[in-house]
Amino acid sequence: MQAGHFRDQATGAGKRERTRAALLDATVQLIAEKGMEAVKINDITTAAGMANGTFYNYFNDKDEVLREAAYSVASAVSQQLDREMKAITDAPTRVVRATKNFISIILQKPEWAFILLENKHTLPGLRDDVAQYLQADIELGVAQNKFDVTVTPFLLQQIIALVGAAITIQFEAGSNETQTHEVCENILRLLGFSPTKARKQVASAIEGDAN
Amino acid sequence: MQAGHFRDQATGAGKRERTRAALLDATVQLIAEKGMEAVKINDITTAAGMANGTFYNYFNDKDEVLREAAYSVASAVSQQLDREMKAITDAPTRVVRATKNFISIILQKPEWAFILLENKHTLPGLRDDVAQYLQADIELGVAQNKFDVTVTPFLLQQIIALVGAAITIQFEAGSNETQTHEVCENILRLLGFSPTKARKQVASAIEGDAN
Amino acid sequence: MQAGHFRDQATGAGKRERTRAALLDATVQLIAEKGMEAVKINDITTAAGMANGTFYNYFNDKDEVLREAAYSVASAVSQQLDREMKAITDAPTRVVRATKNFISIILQKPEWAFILLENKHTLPGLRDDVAQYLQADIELGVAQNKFDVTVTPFLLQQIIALVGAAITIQFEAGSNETQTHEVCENILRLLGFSPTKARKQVASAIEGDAN
Amino acid sequence: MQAGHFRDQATGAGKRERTRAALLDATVQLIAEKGMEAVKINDITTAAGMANGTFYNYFNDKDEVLREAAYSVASAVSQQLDREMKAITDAPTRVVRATKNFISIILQKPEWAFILLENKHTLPGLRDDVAQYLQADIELGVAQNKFDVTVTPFLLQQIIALVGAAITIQFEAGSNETQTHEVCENILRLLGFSPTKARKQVASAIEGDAN
DNA sequence: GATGAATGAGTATTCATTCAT
DNA sequence: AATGAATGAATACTCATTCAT
Repeated sequence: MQAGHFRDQATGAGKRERTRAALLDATVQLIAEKGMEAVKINDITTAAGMANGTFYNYFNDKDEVLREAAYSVASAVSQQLDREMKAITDAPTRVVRATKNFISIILQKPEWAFILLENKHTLPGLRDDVAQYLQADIELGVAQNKFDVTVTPFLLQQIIALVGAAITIQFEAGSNETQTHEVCENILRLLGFSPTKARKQVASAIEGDAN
Repeated sequence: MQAGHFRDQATGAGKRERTRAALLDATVQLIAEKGMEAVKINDITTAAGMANGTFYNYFNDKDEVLREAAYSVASAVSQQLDREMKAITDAPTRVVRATKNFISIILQKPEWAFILLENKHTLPGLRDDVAQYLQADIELGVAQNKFDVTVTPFLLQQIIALVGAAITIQFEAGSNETQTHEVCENILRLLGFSPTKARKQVASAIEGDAN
Repeated sequence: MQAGHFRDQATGAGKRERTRAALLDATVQLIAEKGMEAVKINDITTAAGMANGTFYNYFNDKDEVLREAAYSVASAVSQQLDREMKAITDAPTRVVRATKNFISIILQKPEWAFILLENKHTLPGLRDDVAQYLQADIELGVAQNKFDVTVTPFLLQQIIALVGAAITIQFEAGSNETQTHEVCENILRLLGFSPTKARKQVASAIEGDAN
Repeated sequence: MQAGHFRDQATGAGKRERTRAALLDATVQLIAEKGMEAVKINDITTAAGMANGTFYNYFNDKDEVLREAAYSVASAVSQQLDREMKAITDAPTRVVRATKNFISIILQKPEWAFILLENKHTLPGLRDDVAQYLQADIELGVAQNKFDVTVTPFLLQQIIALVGAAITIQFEAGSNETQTHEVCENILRLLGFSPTKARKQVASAIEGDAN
């Protein structure tokens, strides 16, 4: 029986919740190690230290764990991001900080990165959550006269694609602060900033960040 | 026995070539319908109108067809794109036209779209081909003093991500000329164009296009 | 569900052991009927009265059962032989008795005979076990000044070949006590006995045997 | 198209014979390389330089080639042995020389060794041929008052087993003249010779041999 | 006779899921 | 609730054999 994010969350909860959390942790871990389609029920239960039959007392089928694992990760990321963004009001700063924090959160938990990347297409919930979040910030920036764009779902997806590509590359080639700054600049360019202004904005936005 | 791109190419060739082409066509079709990992050898041979064993007279194993199917599609797209880009010398125009043509070629053959999207990560050849192509055009633009960027692999992947996202969306929601124009503008913004100049450049580049 | 040597051994053991034993019994039986290479997993499970997939809860692959079946038989024979040879100290008597008992054990379980004969070349363990056993007895005889030979691996294999041929013939044409006596005499001749002494020695050695 | 024993034999014969011989040669070669059960029709025709369908113009099925290949080898060995034994009249000398020559012929064509050893059990013809040959020599020796045995099929098989074991060992561990002498001595011991006489007899029999 | 494309029955192996204990 | 043995449908791959050209 190993430690794990969800299991830690469930400490103190009933036994049922703890067992369930252990299965989810095992699932997340295995997805990170071998990819979604290579995860077997037996691997999950073995990793969680129980008999294979036990699995079906907690999930109806394999799809269900996979979906819940992905959802849990997404919502954990989302909560952490919320916490770190509360006090910021300037839209460009919000966009830059959110991007930087998002990338950093994900790269610190490689097993989360994998799930999120694998599910970009599959998991509509995640994509939409992120999009809503982003949409609010961009609309704010438009209202503040900082961004020269029309806010469309298409635009949001374009920006998400930039972030996704950056994560993929850093996930494969290792974390890289310069690249993180570049995505931020690129996003600002997409939003209408000139190269020079984008660079300055990124610099100042990051200056004020503890991370 | 159905028609199909590769089978058409092989008309007149020997029987061996024709059968092989039929298997490839069936494979491409099935990938488009159900995704790579859901393709079964039996499906392929059934779709191609032959016995299951015949498959193995032409391919060593499942991986081999999948790889060849992806490769064939990529190279068909690449050839068509080359043909259409020959005479253009202005870098921004090249970038816009290539983007537009690429999207249009792929959306005309939805079964190709799927393969290309599924293999973005898997098929290193394709991604690198596209990247090289793009790199040449961007370096040209830098030399022509049109783009304000440093050319890095990271930048290329960012641009490819924009195009990939656009294709994905149009593949799901239907072809959309406005969105195609927007990707082009976004790419130019990334390359240092102001919103206004980007819009004008796209308009003029596309004006001269027959498609 | 049939009786069988290993299943009998496993009576009273856990269910897991009993199922495993049933699979081994079925395997041994099938090898005897059709030879090693003709044994199919489906035959084994059907003969053992279970579903095909059950096999893989107990063995990793076909090779593993075949190897274990052969090994189990060899070790069963070996144990039985040990039990029957304990008290004998005179080397020529040991050689004669061991030969006779070995042949008799094997011919009483025809399914064992087949496995042992088929694996003479494949199963190095068995051949070496028998050889070591034999070597000890022959060296004893040399020390007792009863045998006129130099003990070499080659000599041991020659003697084993005599026993193997005798078993093969009796396996095909039926058990035959005269032939068993003849092999024993032949072995003694190989070890330097004259025809007359060999005959007497065999007669006296066998006289004292209960079997 | 390669050279090969049977193909050489068939030089000058009709085309049909030559093609057939080429297939047999290929078969023998492949058996030697990978064992009987691993030989595939496609391998045979490829090795013989023809299309797979051609095979069935010459043989009814796979078993037929395998059988004929084994038979051809056996009869080639037999012919060569006959040639070398003609002039010898003393029975013990015949036995020793035949054994030595047999072993030497087989070890010189490793591909033949393999076939002969693999078919010891399967190919009744071969075993019986050798047995008849041997029987004649031993009966001669009994008539010459040189051997102290009763001639039975069982005895013949015992002797053949000794030779077979010697070939197997030398095939695996390399040709070894001492071991060849030892088999000969062992055979003479079986036939009633004392250790000393056996040794002398072998020495004198081999002295007169060109090989 | 020669060819080689096509065939399809046969087999090992995997794994989600069920269910009696 | 937990267990873990049993299940069997699903699937890739092999290869002797056939037969139209």
